[in-house]
Amino acid sequence: MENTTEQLLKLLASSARLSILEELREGEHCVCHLEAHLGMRQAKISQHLSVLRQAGLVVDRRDGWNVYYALTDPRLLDLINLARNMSGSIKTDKHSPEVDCPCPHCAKQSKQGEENDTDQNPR
Amino acid sequence: MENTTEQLLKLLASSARLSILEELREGEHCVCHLEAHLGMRQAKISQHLSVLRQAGLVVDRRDGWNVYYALTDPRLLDLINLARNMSGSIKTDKHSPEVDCPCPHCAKQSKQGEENDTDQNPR
DNA sequence: CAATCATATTCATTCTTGTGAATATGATTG
DNA sequence: CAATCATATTCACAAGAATGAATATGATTG
Repeated sequence: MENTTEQLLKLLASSARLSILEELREGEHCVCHLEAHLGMRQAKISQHLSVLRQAGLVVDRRDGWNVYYALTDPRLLDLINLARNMSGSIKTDKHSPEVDCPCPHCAKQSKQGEENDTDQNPR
Repeated sequence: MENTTEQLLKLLASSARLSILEELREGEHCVCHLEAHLGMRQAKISQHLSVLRQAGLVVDRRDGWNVYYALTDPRLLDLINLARNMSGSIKTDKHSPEVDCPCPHCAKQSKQGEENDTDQNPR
């Protein structure tokens, strides 16, 4: 008790959660989007989102079938950026390989028709 | 591999290490100083310093009996401050209760003669 | 309401980390 | 060189976190 700073940093000290949070940089995304773009299993993503949600770092919004997640505090990105800079590797962008996500939000953007391989990190 | 940002955040995600790093805010301190001021056991402090040293976050300098540690990158404090602010509890100062440390550096400062209770967190 | 979809939860297991206890090291002093 | 001091290391263990597998939930469609 008392040291919430430790808790916050613990939440960020995970490459899985870092990538999720950074994927939400530009705005909300559904779980299937994260699944497709980050190449992580659905359960894994959902578990991490659950943790982040309970900590109040993200909020969820249901829209039909999809649940969209968004950052609650933009300073999170400042924190992450600072950490990235300090750790020497300023990979500001990276991520987001050529995959597409079936959700309505993304449908318009990625229409170059690649095959849909959901599970990039199997077994 | 590759995600050094995660490593950096993992290093910071520890209340013990956070307090050590923040104690070094104003400049170098010896292990016995940290021991006295943070109320942590010597071995524990040394173990954490070892980790921080290997990661390059602190440097050590031997001077006679004492080994003095200092931060290598002041941005660490920015990062920690940002995290502290975000986590709601802006305890900028706190720490440093009325204890004194026998090392030459501190000898001059704390001379109000309190009893020297080194082990505040026994057993 | 049955089927289907996106997402969430539970469980079990493995991996990692923090810590105390004990002991080692290496500099310093007489 | 023996004693003493500050600090470091090793070991063992307990507690926690991450993950896959399986399954549950709850909205949607026909």
